[in-house]
Amino acid sequence: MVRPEETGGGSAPARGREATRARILESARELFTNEGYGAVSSRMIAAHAGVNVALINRYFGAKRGLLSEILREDGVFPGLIEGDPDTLTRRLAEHAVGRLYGEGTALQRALDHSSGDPDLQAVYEGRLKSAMLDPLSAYLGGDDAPVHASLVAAVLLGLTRVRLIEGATALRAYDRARLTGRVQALLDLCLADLEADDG
Amino acid sequence: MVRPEETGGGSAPARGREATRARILESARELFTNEGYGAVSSRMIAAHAGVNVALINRYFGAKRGLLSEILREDGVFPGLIEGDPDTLTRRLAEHAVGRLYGEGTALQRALDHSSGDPDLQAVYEGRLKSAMLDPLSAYLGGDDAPVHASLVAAVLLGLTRVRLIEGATALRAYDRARLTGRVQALLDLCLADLEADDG
DNA sequence: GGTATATGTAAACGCTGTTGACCTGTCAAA
DNA sequence: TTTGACAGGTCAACAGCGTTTACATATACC
Repeated sequence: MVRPEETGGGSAPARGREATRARILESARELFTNEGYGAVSSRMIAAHAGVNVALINRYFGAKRGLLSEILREDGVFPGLIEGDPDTLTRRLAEHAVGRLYGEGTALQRALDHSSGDPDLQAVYEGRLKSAMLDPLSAYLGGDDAPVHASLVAAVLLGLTRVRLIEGATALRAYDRARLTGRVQALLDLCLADLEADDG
Repeated sequence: MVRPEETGGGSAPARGREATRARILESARELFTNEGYGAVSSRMIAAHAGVNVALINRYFGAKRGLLSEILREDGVFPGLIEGDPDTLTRRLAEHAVGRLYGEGTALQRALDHSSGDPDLQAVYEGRLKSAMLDPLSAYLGGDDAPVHASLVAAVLLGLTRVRLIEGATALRAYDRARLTGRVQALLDLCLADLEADDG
């Protein structure tokens, strides 16, 4: 099976499943990165890729499928969980605070900015558990690990949410190092075993 | 100026600016409560109110205006901030945990469930600061009050977010009283002055 | 060569929020 | 009483969305 996409060196866009799929995916990634998710329509992606609109649904099921595929390839969450357990909360705190300052990949920033979209929420919903809660829970271990992981996720997601909603001006006006310290303290408390008061 | 809306006792829906406005608003509130925001279209609201679609935009500017008006009337956040300062975090924690268990008004629950919608986010964006961050900040007092308020907001919003995204099954499987205690501890830490390590 | 099968295209579907042109009933002034 | 103004309401359309269906075409195999 010789695919034609490697035979033609002409100016016409390559045909063939893989080439077309890749072209759509690349266009979507670029547009999502520059414009956000909700601001980019299926037709815009198709036009940018030089491809018919229907092919998006043919190859990715729906616009949402494009997003899902991109996040699958790039990974929703960077590999913060692996590493020295003693500095886990430090790493998470630094990452979360960094996000407040607009750090992270361009795609991450773009998606943070349009994270209100129901599609995005649905895709995250499918990935957060498998990409964050479960690994974190397994990493922590113990009976209360799922609770600890959920609380950590709550703090991290909440910081993103505050940034989304009010720009986190108050937090960014604070000293960054101290803010990081405070967040880390919160995360440590999320992970603490509080059996003392219950016995 | 005798308005006709109080003269007719017949079966025809009352006309007149105020009556129509109220009917649209009431229909929107009911539908939003039962179906969520995104699932309800302008035409559905108009049909339910027995009114032409165009009147929604005439009286409320846009669909978003309806939501904004409803939230303005009902108040986005209940009066949790007022009261004994010593039990503030307790009240907030109980409220937040209660939300995890599906408590709160029907409208609150419905809007929580469709909080991904960009319209909803925009309206919240306009209200969160004035209805939560600013009062809380003023209530707390002190130089770091804005930071404390933002952190509190982050924890509260994060819990909502976790519930949205994974149903908060892990948190609800935990003992409710202990969960409330943990959340309160987090909130207390948000409000704590951590000047010790800095001098 | 003939034919099945992938690949791409064009046009529509049903829906959305929103708007502009048009009626219509009521009220005030002439 | 006639006229005009105007608020209130209706209708049909607009432009856009994501998605789908029917069709054309190019490729690969027998």
